[in-house]
Amino acid sequence: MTTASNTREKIIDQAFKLMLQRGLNGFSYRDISEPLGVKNAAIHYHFPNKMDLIAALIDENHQVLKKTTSEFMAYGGPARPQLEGLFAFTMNQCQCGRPICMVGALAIDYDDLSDDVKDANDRFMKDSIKWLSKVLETGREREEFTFEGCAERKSLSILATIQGARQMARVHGMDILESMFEQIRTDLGIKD
Amino acid sequence: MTTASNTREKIIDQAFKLMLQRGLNGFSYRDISEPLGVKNAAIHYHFPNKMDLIAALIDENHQVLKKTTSEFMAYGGPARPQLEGLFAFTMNQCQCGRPICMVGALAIDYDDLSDDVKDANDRFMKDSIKWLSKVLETGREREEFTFEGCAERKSLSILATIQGARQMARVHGMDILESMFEQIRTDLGIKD
DNA sequence: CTGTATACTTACCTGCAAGTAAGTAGGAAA
DNA sequence: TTTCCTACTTACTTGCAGGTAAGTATACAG
Repeated sequence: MTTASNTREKIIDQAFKLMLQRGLNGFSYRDISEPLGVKNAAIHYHFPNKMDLIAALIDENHQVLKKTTSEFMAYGGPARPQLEGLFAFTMNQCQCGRPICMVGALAIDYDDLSDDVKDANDRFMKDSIKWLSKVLETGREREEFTFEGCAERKSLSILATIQGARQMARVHGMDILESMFEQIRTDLGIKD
Repeated sequence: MTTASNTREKIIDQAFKLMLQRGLNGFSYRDISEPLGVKNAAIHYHFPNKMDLIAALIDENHQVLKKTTSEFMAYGGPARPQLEGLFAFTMNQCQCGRPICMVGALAIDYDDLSDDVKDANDRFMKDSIKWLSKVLETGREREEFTFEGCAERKSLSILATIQGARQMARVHGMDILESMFEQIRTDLGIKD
């Protein structure tokens, strides 16, 4: 079959959504297979066990963000649009039914994760921190942002804030997300 | 039996720990009953179903934090020790095998929650925000802290940061927690 | 037109999760 | 001393979870 029966991609899409809505232990194979009109065994065919699936989801997540951040990067020099790109990406994810982020979803089930998955997650976080650190550093040099201390630490704290905010938004509504972005801007000395 | 067979409290203790390690869907009745040397049905006796248990856990969490914050309050005027109390409390929780916070644990399983549990969680968050807002406002008036914008928004962002940081700490080790506290201090203009 | 690889389905298995109903041990009250 | 209440245990039930083995439809290669 060279026919593009994109079942694999559909499974990843559906599982990705479920993962970011309910976490690793919050969904089952049935929750994936039923809406897709396939059988559970079809999932096992593509991903022998659940950890294989999760590993694929982390890769997917990594690639999506990489693609998106490379779009921010295309803006060129200014740091501000890149930061705004991160906010927009976050907001967009939440609006697309992905209220929590991958790192947050995995943190809770951390003990269950295979080493492969842990490593993939770790790489993803390191990549994110690296990217944001650079944005912040650039922004400070260009005098777009003002903040005290080390850029890496600051970037970690911003990522932590966004991660926490996404979870809080679930309880308090999405409005607080924009409010948190505004606070991050304020803390970076951005006035507009 | 007036004898203090504190099974109920033991169940809450164990479930509380499990909840903050693995989340709502990450532990079973067996994980509670086995280490306690009782049967699953003993849990059902005290908490007819899982939501009743969870509701009790939120109450427990609320009371623990209330007790702890009232101890901070006893410091009297200065805001700084109260903020430090929050940091110490967080650090202590993590060191006692409770890596993630209740709000974070529930956010992932939010769709599963009963209305009662959602309400309890909501009250808890509102209480926390109220307390921290007051601390921040006091601190700003006393010129212990400097920050721009509304105290409530700032308090929300600090709570979000701590929540996110606890989850990240799971991946990157507990050291980043102290580092995040330091960043929060820096962002509040605290130098020492 | 035969063989082989891909992408599944059918039909199963094991195990555990939550939950229930009925029984029981041991005070406390009458 | 019986009776009742509390705090359980024993012995189930139902249902779904993840996972497997064997069969099948289709395409393409030679």
